[in-house]
Amino acid sequence: MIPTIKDVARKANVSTATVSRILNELPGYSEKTKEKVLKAIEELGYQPNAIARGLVSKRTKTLGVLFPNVSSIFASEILNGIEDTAHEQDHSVIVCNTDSNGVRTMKYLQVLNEKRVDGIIFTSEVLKKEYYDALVEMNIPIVLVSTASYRYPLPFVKVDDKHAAYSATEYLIKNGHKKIAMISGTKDDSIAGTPRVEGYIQALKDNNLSYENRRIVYGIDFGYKTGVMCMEELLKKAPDFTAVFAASDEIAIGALSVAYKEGIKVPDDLSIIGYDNLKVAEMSIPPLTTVAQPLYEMGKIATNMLFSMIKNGNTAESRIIQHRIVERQSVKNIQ
Amino acid sequence: MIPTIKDVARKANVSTATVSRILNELPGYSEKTKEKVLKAIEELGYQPNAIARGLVSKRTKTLGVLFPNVSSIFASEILNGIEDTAHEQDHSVIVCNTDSNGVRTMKYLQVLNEKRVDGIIFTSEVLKKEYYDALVEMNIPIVLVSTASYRYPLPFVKVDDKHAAYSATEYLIKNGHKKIAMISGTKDDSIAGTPRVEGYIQALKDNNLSYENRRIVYGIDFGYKTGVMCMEELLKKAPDFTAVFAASDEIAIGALSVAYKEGIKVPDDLSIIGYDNLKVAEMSIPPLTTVAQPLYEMGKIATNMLFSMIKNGNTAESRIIQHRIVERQSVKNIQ
DNA sequence: ATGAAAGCGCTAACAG
DNA sequence: CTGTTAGCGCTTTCAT
Repeated sequence: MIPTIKDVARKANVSTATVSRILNELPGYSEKTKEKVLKAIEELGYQPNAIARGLVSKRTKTLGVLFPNVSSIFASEILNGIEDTAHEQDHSVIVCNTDSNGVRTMKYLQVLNEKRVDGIIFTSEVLKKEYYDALVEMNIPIVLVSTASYRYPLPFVKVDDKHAAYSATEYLIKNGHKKIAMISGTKDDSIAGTPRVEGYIQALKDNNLSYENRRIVYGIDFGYKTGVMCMEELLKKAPDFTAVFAASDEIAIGALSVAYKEGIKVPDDLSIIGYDNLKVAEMSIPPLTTVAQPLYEMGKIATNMLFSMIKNGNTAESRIIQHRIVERQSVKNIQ
Repeated sequence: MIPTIKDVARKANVSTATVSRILNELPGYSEKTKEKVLKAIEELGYQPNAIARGLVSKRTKTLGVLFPNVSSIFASEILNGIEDTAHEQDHSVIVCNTDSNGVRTMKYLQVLNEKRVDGIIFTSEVLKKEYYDALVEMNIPIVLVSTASYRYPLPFVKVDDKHAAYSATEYLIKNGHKKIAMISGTKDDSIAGTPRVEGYIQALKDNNLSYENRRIVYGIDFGYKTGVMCMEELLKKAPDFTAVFAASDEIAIGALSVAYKEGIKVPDDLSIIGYDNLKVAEMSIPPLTTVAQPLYEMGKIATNMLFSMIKNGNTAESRIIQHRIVERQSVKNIQ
């Protein structure tokens, strides 16, 4: 059988309390007994039962993380940052793949509550009222990543999407482009959808370029296929553009493929700028110029915020993370 | 405060035992009391404490999964399959990012043991003796994914790497290629390294093509940069090949980039076949022909195996998963 | 059909 | 410095 603290105590001729003290580095024992106990632990191959510990201490040293899609490159970079930071602090992370499904999300929230995780990181999705209510009910720290809520007071970690889109568009303008199209992702996404479109329009206006409705096209998500379809649509609808701002790298790469197939040379005939700076951005042909969100970093920051909330019981300040343009080879200066 | 089973019992005027029975759908209560109890649960917003449950039942309904690198596209597709299946069966998954680091891996194994997970999935890495020993010590079901061990009797789920490499090479040969180079990943990897090289060599031999040492080059991993470096090396060392078999899609894409930069047209001047069939394979320019490993599927299969082991207490049969060639546009028939 | 009570393995007063 | 003991929230005999 698996040895318990009792077995250790018996073997070392001390009480379980003493073993517990030694295990938790609490004061109250001599070097001598410590050695005795450590020896017993060693010999028995004893490992404390974290479940029992969790029951009494009410701290499970585990975090819950929700993603709409764990297998997206986007999510996995954030996860990497979260996991690394959690591990540094001796915590585990339970991943939840919500599939952007309300029922499934609620189910996960319930499970995380039942498993008494110490904190939750909610990523990349609009926070619905029912999620918020469930979250509040749980009464544990929450941090939002790559999403935010202006209705509910939860701390978030994200870039300023409008600003980042503005920067991307402006970058194109500075490179001499005047006819700039945009491929947006989901149309009514209040986090990654509308703000980026607004940033794009704002940049055009501020530079006295006319904004034309036909130059912007919407997809159903932020994936590669959306990029392909939207690019085709754009080419059909309004082919007179010299640059396109894609709302994600995957969209940009989809657009790139279409351009390639149509014999349009990037960046000679057409410039493309992406959004995210995923690892694939540097792997594309040509390497993609894009506005970078430091995803790994964002995961780290959010997790550290969560830990500070867990420790101090306070709430953390939201963090707007700086984006930056990563210049590669998909944009040409045409002036 | 968070309501406990006691609160429910009190409110419903029954014992905690009865509440427990109802919660667990065990026999022994009338419809009437069931309703009373359900009502109390509802009103209190009671959610059972999985930690307390785990302590007595010795089942935590959580699985541990170890990856050398969670943020790789490769890993995240497997994770997706695992998570989906676990969720179907009402289990959670704790992800561990070992970084291919022995110390870190051992640490995770310890944590998973302390947290009393019900089973473990170990992926993509050679199983060292110390891991195996720790695993055995834990006395819980284990399944290996995308790796295997011939020294230790653990069930695995993987494709036949040698066979898959053979198929890829043969595909090139059938398309008229005679001078075929190979970019391998890690040299001494007994799982994803050597077997693929062997498959490549075997295919050449079986087709009476000479195997030339200079046509095979090794990297330090299976990543994009390795692809870039190895392709450059290959071009320098032995430029007289018409096709290359890359040991991973990322390597293939790295090779593709170099070809592009050097003005070598794929597939007109050079054919490239990859390995894995990651999502990026269809996003590349041109879309990459590759040998597919059904990663999501493998994650699912492994998880189901794990569940069957957990339930029946037996061990499962290892599964060799069929690979297949996915024809896209990076290979040209030149005969 | 239902309840009382004994733990699961651990921590945390409290006493000494 | 060390031990005793009362839980943490639940499941599970064993009675009734």
